[in-house]
Amino acid sequence: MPNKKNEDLPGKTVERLSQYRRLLFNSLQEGKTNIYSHELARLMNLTPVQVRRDLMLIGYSGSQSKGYIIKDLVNLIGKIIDSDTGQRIAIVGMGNLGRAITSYFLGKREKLSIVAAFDNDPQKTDRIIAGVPCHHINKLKEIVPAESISIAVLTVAPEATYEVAKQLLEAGIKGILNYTSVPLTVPEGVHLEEYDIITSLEKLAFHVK
Amino acid sequence: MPNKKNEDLPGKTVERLSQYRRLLFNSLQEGKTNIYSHELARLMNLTPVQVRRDLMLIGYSGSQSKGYIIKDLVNLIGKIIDSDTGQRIAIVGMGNLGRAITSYFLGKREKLSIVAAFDNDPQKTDRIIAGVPCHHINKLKEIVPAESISIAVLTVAPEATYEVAKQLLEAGIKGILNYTSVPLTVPEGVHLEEYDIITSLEKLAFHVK
DNA sequence: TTATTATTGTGAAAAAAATTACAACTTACA
DNA sequence: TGTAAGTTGTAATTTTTTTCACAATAATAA
Ligand SMILES: NC(=O)c1ccc[n+]([C@@H]2O[C@H](COP(=O)([O-])OP(=O)(O)OC[C@H]3O[C@@H](n4cnc5c(N)ncnc54)[C@H](O)[C@@H]3O)[C@@H](O)[C@H]2O)c1
Ligand SMILES: NC(=O)c1ccc[n+]([C@@H]2O[C@H](COP(=O)([O-])OP(=O)(O)OC[C@H]3O[C@@H](n4cnc5c(N)ncnc54)[C@H](O)[C@@H]3O)[C@@H](O)[C@H]2O)c1
Repeated sequence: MPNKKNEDLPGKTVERLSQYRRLLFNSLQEGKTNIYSHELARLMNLTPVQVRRDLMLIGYSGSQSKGYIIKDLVNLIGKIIDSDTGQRIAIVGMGNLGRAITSYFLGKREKLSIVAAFDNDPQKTDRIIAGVPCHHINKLKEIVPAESISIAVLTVAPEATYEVAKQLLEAGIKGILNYTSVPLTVPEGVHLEEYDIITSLEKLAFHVK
Repeated sequence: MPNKKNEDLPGKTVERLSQYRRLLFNSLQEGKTNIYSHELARLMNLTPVQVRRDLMLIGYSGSQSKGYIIKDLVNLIGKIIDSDTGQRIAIVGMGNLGRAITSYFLGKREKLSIVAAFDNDPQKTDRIIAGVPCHHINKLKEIVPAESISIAVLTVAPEATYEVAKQLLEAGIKGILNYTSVPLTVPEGVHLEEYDIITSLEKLAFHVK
């Protein structure tokens, strides 16, 4: 098997693969079938060499005349970053942000699906919101394993973060994407990703200054 | 003047400074006055050396006995990443995401303020939403210079992205934080930051797999 | 046929970022 | 007093990421 080990792909490359695929989808829909490294680079705001290097790392080869075949490349990226069986996601905290994320994400990825939401507000529970069934938070430990949910997006009120994260870990969650701006630590084997718009804005403001 | 040149701070350090400050605020509110590098490191999920290294780069010194004085450190970080005069921000596209961001951000930072929003839906314009006046998009070119807005957060519908970005650039914007997942390119001198939750989720999914 | 141009793939170098190793200091207390 | 424990600051090293430089190949046109 001539495939590269995917585990040792540089972290940055993994991030970019996701973005390549998004842009390649667009190009496909515009009717393009092939793309050159410099075209993809321009869309991504990076250099053609970096594109070629990333594709080299995943073992994909293009041709000097036609560049890369978009469909093949999309498929290969899928093989690498998607799991075969697909992964199931829960939104925890169905407020403004939770709803915005859910309706944005809906149906965008074949192998990733938001299958449940949780909240503690009775107004929001036991009904379908933004296309996803919203359960009471006290059913979390039951539903997460039952629905084979491996990833949680955390968008609860800040003061609930710690308690809810604890429950998620006890329920056997494998990855948490934390938007609450309350710092978390997770045990070995669980993956954590955090994002705060204020960090992005302050970084931007620093450079604009 | 013994101050370090701020321009040559590593990009990653700038990002972390913003996060340090957020966590230090929390600690202050809990009544702490001093903090050790290993405590801050734990909150940030990184190593104590890296914390010390970052603080070294901004020229801050602690003491072996008490660690760092939180108040002083917060002030120094402010001196470095905030602009003296403050910077003014517009939200462009007051939908789910625009509102979520606006209400989250409100009043969180002294030197960064969201002073205007824009939309093209008459239901949303000429009134105050989430504490911010929302104008019709066709007033953008007039209001951006009049209000000295230097940074825009782009949360319009995807199909409007390109046109709206063009108007922002013509209005003299200096930084764009783009959430639309439609790729943008900006001229020299304008700063661009992009974020897509799907990239975060796919990265997480890859590691969880 | 033979230059010319445009492209990919990749080794090697450079740059950026993180980690290691440890000197220097401070406090506590035996 | 002396020593053990705990801390900061930083030089040196290692690791990761990006960029440079160029060989190899294909298409095109003189
Ligand atoms: N990282 C970012 O860039 C960013 C941006 C906006 C908001 N936020 C944060 O995201 C979170 C959500 O923001 P929002 O604007 O949607 O707020 P929101 O108040 O609209 O939503 C919070 C939701 O959490 C629910 N909740 C509260 N306690 C709960 C509990 N114990 N168990 C289950 N659900 C519970 C509430 O019922 C509500 O539906 C907040 O913590 C906010 O600070 C982060
Ligand atoms: N990056 C991410 O993680 C992420 C997450 C969620 C949504 N999104 C994207 O962010 C954007 C907003 O998402 P949303 O859920 O708030 O959608 P939404 O439909 O609720 O909001 C879009 C807003 O843009 C306004 N708009 C449309 N055309 C406009 C124009 N020409 N000028 C001014 N305003 C205009 C609409 O009136 C609406 O208020 C979308 O592009 C969506 O794809 C990105």
